[in-house]
Amino acid sequence: MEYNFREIEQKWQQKWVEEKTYQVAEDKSKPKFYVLNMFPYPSGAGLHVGHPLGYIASDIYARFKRLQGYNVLNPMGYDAYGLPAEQYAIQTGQHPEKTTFQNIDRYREQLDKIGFCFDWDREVRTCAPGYYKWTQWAFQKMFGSFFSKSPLPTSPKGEESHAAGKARPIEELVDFFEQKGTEGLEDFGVAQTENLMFTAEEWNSWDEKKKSDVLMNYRIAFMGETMVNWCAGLGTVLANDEVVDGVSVRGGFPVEQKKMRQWCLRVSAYAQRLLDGLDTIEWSDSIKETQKNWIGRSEGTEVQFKIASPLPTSPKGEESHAACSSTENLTANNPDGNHSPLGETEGASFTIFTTRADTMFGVTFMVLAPESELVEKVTTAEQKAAVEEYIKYVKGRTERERMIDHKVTGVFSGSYAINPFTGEKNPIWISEYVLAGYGTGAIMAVPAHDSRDYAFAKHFGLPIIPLIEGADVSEESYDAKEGIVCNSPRKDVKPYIDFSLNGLTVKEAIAATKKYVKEAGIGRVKVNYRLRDAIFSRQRYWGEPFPVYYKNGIPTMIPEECLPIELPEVDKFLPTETGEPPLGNATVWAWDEVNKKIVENKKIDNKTVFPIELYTMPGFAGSSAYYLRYMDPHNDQALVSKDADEYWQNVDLYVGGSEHATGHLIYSRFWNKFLFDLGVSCKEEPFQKLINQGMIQGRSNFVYRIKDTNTFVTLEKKDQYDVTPIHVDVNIVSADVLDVEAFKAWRPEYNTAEFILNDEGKYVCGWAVEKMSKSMFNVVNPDMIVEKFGADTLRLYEMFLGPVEQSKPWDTNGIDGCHRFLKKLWKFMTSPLPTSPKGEESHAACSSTDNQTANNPDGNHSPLGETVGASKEELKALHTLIKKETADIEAFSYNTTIAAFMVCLNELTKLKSESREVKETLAILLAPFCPHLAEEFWHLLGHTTTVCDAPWPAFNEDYLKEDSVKMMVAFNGKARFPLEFPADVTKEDAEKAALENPQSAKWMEGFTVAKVIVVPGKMINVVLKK
RNA sequence: GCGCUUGUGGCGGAAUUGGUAGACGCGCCAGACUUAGGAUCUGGUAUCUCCGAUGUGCAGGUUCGAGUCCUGUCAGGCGCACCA
Repeated sequence: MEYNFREIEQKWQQKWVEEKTYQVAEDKSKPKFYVLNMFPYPSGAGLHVGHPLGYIASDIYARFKRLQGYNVLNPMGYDAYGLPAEQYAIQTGQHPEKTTFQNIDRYREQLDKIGFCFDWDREVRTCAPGYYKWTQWAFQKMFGSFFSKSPLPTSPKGEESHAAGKARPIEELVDFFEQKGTEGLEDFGVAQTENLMFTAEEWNSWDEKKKSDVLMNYRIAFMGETMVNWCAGLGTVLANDEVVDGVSVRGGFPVEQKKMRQWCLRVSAYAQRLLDGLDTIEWSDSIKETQKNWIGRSEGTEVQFKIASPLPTSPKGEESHAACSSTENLTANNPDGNHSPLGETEGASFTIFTTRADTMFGVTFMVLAPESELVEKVTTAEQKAAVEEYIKYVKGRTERERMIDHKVTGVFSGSYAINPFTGEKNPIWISEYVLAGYGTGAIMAVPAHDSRDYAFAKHFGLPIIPLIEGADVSEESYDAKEGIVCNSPRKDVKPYIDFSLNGLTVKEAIAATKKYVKEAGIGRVKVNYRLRDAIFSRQRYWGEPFPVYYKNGIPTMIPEECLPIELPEVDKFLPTETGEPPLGNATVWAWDEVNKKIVENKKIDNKTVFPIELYTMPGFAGSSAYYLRYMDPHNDQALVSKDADEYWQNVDLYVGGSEHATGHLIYSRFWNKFLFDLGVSCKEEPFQKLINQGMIQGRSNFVYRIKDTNTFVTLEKKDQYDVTPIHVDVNIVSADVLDVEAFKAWRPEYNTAEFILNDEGKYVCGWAVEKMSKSMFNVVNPDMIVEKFGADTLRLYEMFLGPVEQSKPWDTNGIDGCHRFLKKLWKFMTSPLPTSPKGEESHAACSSTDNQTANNPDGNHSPLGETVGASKEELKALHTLIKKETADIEAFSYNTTIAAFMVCLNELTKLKSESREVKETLAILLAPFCPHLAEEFWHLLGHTTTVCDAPWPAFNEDYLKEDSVKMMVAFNGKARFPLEFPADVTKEDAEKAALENPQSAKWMEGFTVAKVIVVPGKMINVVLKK
């Protein structure tokens, strides 16, 4: 009987569908386990061998957990909205839904061939109205919420407040404004875009529009005017993680900074909780570090500096310098001082953020970001032209240019700021090296201890004052945060204030300065985060529409009971002629407030019928809470029912690529924390354990064309010519040798090309390991492997390749080894062959063999030889595997599990094992890796139920116990020869035996024994001395 | 520049708390069976000056003993990158 994988796999895949083997329901009698894969974007290229790697790894774990008695949820779905389908639609006119569904069908077909235990009844598609209803719903909830560290006086009493703050209904904030305006609001740590100030009277006097605008400053989902990444090539804005090296990740179009009105999510409000949560989850250090980096918490100090020069509106520029001296009466301790030179009393100072408060005495200049609103205020008349020219230069530089060359540029504003610690007037410069979006958009420059300030000071000839004992700043700045502070204040200068940091360590000096700044009322301790609010709107068609209409300019939520608001039909997917997003092409896209339905645009009267939002949501919207939806995918009353959420809790094991570290994995954590605050999700972190599967790289092949000719040279000779490498399809190269005719057929433009072959008459290709992608022509399709070797071999091989988390090149060389193993296993499990002519009858034999014993090797063997009890050796081999596999699957060390399986099989084959116990156990142990074959074995052993529900074999230590142990005898740590001992040998006996052994004499000659170290069961090390 | 991570045969990779380095597989070599072999089976396979010595990127250290721990250093991969 041959191992006919095609027949077996087809049979079981069909059976699993028929018997709904993988359907799962809440079952309170069993512990739950939730396994999740990052759902795929169904691209037109289909799956390649890299995709299933993570799916197989999680499938094995899911099956293993099920065998251990868990109720396992292992769902799958599609991240179906996205740019490629839309770009394709623009080019071909095909509706993106059509191509998306085609791609989904293709994916499904490919996935089905690999034998995953997905519960397809729970499939979700982000583009399905029943799904995105809840995306829209969550957005509306965010719109209706604000975030504060502690409850407002207007919040309901007795609520449990999260240490780092939580989302609360916006109505609480409105009540607060009605009573107090913004007075005292800062005490509650309300997350906001800008620090607005208004009174209750002002608030109450404002109209709806104004109130709406003000509330946008606080809402978690809000409309904001922000600098966005505008991608003209795609006609849309992009999130930071969708832009790499100044170009779009999708399509590679240039991206520029532009100020636009966009929907945003106040992710920054959750910065601290996103950071804190990392300590509670089992993710790799590298992903946690990446997220910490992205969140970018930095604890520092905000310090106010007063501006010491007249405003540019002062009549004569010439006088501005003279004015400097007249401001010396403004001291740090005199906030009520006469501000007259500055015209207005407000705005006469500005705030900077620093983490190096200890360096206050080394400030020699100040720098503002070019985009800072302060620039206008501090620019003097005489510097106006220079500043304007500089701003123009900065605006002309793209994000990319700024990223690539960090050249030192800047311009003097003409104004000075008074250092509150030294009283010195520090010139205020404007430079692109200071970012508007971080801190306050203004810094104090300490060139001695900051390399960027140092470069700037050197370039513009500004003074550099070292503040740390022994720091040599003649060549470069001393950035380290360690050492003893000096020059603070300088000994030769009369102190300006009664404050000194000299002699303190940097750490102490920072603390002392913070204390002083607070007490003197010139600043405060501040924590800044790099994490920015997420831009949440896109000017595209193929995304979730916003459930928002514009009531006389006020963004208004469509009532919750009317959701979902379905994506309208359009006749083209491009922006309209007036530059509106594609939804501007829709003719039925207006909200009838009275009848609560979507109506034709022409009915818009701005009385009861209003225009609907034309933006759509970004890709991460639909992927942020999908894991909750899988728990209860058909519920149309709630995102997830309380029951389902409480049963499934959160994902126990999440498997996916590390490329989502700063995108999806931040957004979904944020989204889930918000839903947690709402009480929708009972767990604050969505993904308890995260495994990042490595990338399977492809082996790209190249041919070498001599430049400006139509001649190709083989690899060996390529260095003799000036050649251009050209990628070659992986399918027309075998063992590095190109099929020249196939190449010509593949690339007709080279039909007449000449190929210079090597001495053996072959064309040898060059190769490199690269990411698997269509454009490299190195994509290996899993279907081909399944066709040739079967899904079980593919599964086994992908796991045998190496640790799951490690990237590795795809190489088909080893696949034979895995296939061979399964064939050997087949032979072992199905031998001895049936004595009865018909295979069908063999099953009956199972029950009729009870009378046969282990001591009856001559017994009548039924197909799977279940007549014989297992011998001691067999049980030892088997239980070694049970132990190893159980521990290794838990540790995701699948490659070593497979190795152990191979060892066990070799052992059992040698022992000619025919025991039913052994074979049944092997079938179960095989089930996570090769489910088809395991089912077949299970079935051949006479079982009628699925192997998925078999009990995981219990490991019995007794079978591993040996009567004797082998111990290595070593001299000075060098192993020399092994000795056998009874298992219970004492240290003394072992030592004695080792020293007395004749072999030892050779090694001990000329030495005396200094001591002997006996490691029980392992080794006897004799330490020798001359 | 900062952070994370990885360096072991011809190749992919194994090595609980430090305790026989190279499991398992590929490849290669030899043999068996064959009309045949890209089938199957058996044996071998780190290196060298081969009764011995040397070997886990490199240089030190701790230890009776180091792939494993410590210090420094080099190289590759990934992430962040003017974040004050």
